[in-house]
Amino acid sequence: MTLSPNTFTGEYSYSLDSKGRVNIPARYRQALSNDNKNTFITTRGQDACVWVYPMIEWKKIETELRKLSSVSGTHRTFIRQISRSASPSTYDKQGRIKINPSLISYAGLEKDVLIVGVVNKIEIWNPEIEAEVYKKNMELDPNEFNELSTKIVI
Amino acid sequence: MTLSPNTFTGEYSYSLDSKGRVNIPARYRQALSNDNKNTFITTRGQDACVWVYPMIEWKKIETELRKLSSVSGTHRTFIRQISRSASPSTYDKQGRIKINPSLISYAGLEKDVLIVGVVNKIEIWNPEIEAEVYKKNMELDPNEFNELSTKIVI
DNA sequence: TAAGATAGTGGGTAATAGTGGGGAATTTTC
DNA sequence: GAAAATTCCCCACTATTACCCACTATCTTA
Repeated sequence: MTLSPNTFTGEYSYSLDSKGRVNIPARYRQALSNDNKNTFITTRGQDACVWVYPMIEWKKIETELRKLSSVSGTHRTFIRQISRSASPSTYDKQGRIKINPSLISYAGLEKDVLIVGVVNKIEIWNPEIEAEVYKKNMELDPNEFNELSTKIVI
Repeated sequence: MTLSPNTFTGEYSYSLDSKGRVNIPARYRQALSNDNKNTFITTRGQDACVWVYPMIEWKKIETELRKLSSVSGTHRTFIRQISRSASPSTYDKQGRIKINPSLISYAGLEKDVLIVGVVNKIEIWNPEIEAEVYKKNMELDPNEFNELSTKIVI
């Protein structure tokens, strides 16, 4: 059962093969709306991971990019960083997309990868790095977390 | 007899089978409104238990998460932690949903489980753990309940 | 209280999903 | 223009999942 279109939740342990391919979980592919034409955009995450956007979600970001003059310098840098390394990838009959060598090294990916659905996009992690990042973040902002929880989780 | 739709009360002792399935009590299934399409979302509880939301209740959370910006590191971590453990499950002809292995280990579930209706969602507990948590909470916060009485009348 | 209906539990099987690798087509390089 | 390298598409194997059927216990009703 799929929830809203182009929305991804849950996590999976998959593998990156010798040709630089990873499977996109079947559930995520089923959640894709048709206008995505089976295509994702891979790019650098803000954390040490690969971000994978459905094509039409990415297009929204491009639209944001065009409005750049009105937003802050931080936002410009943010969007530029993820935009410059973005490249499209259509999945094959087995449901796999190709990850660029440069993204693989940026995210430190090895054979075992962790795939995490973060609502509007998908993240691909080296599981060890993710665990470290998680630990560090929890130490930094425990209060902000609690605050967000009380507002959002029902 | 059902009260309000998507509202769950009462507790049940059920079992988790070797395939990771638990039955959702018939009364709870009957309380589900049709737009849930027989689907629940399982996720990590704030306590050591599994939270089970009717699909439409979860969508409210999802909508809130979409409003958070990926520019903020804390927000990213928050979204990731909520989203990663959430996965939809439509119940089968026998009324059972599937619980992920990671959730089973998080909540320490074994064969006998305690199912508790907590108004807008359902909790699945290892009965022993629930008893401990209950005991500890009563010892720690005897006044907490008094405070609540100023907020809610029963 | 007996009989039918409903609810919960267990397990088998067909279908689907994930992984690895071969070979044709295309692009790049010398 | 030919050889090398890369990319893309397809096939095959294996593991997992989801669906279905059957049995037992409990509840309901006559």
